[in-house]
Amino acid sequence: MTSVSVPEILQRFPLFDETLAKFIHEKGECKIFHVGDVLMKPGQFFKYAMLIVSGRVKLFREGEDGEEFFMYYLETGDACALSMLCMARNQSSTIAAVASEETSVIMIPIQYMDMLMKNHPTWYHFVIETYRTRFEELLSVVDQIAFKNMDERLIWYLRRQASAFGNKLVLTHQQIAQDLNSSREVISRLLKKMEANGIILMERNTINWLK
Amino acid sequence: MTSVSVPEILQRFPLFDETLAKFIHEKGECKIFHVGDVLMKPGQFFKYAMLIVSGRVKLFREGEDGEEFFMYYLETGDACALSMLCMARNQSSTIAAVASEETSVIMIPIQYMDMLMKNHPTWYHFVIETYRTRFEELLSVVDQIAFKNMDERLIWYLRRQASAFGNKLVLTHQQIAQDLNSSREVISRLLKKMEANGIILMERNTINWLK
DNA sequence: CCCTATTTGTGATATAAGTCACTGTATGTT
DNA sequence: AACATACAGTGACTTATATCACAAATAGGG
Repeated sequence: MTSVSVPEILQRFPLFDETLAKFIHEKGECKIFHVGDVLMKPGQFFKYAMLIVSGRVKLFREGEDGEEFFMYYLETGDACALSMLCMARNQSSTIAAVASEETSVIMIPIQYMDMLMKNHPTWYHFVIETYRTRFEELLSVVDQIAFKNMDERLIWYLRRQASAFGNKLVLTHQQIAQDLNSSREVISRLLKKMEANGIILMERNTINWLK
Repeated sequence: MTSVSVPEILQRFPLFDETLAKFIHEKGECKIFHVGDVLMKPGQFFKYAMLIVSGRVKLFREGEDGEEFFMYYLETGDACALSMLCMARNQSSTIAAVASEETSVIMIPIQYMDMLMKNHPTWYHFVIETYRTRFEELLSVVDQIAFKNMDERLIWYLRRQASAFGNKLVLTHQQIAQDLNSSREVISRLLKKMEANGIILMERNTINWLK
């Protein structure tokens, strides 16, 4: 079981103070996930709070018959809000998390949560900030699906992908359709329009975001 | 400026301890909102954390050109998660809250938040629980609009209304359409099907939820 | 280089939902 | 009773999206 060094913890999580970093260094287990590895899946109980040291994790909701719906990415310095709301709770449908890059994660056993909150103000601020960020992100997701058509949602989606992975997006139309819970043909047609409008440039397996 | 008594605070918010209740009794301002009064609106800054002592508040998202989208109700014992994530933050589009009954609210000035979190474990547990609940509620909302058709969403909506207000729902089709960001005709037609299926019984201005 | 699997393009059609235009039906007011 | 107003019902039509059935293009392995 490797462990992340105190300086690296402080670098990745600037809100933490030294004693907190030391504690996490001591008690946190570091785990590496490879592309496609599952960090969480619906119906699972939490045993750890998860902090992302490096890499990227894709969070998505699963529908009753296997549909998917992309929500957001967690990246360096983020934490999984749900893993912190842990408290067991076994909801039939919850969230799935899959590594979309090689990702290293600090796993802090649940049993320390209350103590951390009580004794480490910087931890508590970090947790609050985590909730706030995720909450706002979720609200944006609601806005998109409640008020926007697929063309606008697609643009929003690609913009977010580009800000995570850069302007050269390695994605098939099929994958995009899956993330938006739409169908490939619809996405293909909308992409063609976007290309005609000079927003993107398509190649096989990749979309170049021009903007 | 009236104030809520310590026993009543303890009764409405069972997670609180006595000293916390006393503090809130001292520093919290009690305010009454009448039906239709606006508690929060998009673009507004927060000066208080809001605790619902009695009544009911409707939270909804507003679209760019005035569309609405119902999210959830806050009722006795709930708190407004957003008012607690306050931290200023002026997002262009945020959430709106309107009293749907006569509602009494304890308003706790922001300046006490950090102290409460640090010194009152029962407050901190309450806040975490508030986040968790709202987060899950939001996830359910996402599920509905991401994966379900209007007929299923309508049923879900009516079920939630019924569990808040009882089985006799005083609602026009127009209001429902607004909450679901749909149109009256669509809702009317779906309701007729539901009535044919024996799920509801319609009268003018009211829908009787049979179940 | 050929073969195959994957990805993408495209027309035809189906379905859900939104819009328009109008009618009918209660309800309350003067 | 006559009227105005809000609410509800309904057919015709439009639009967005989904689905189906292919064809074409591309990449990679043997």
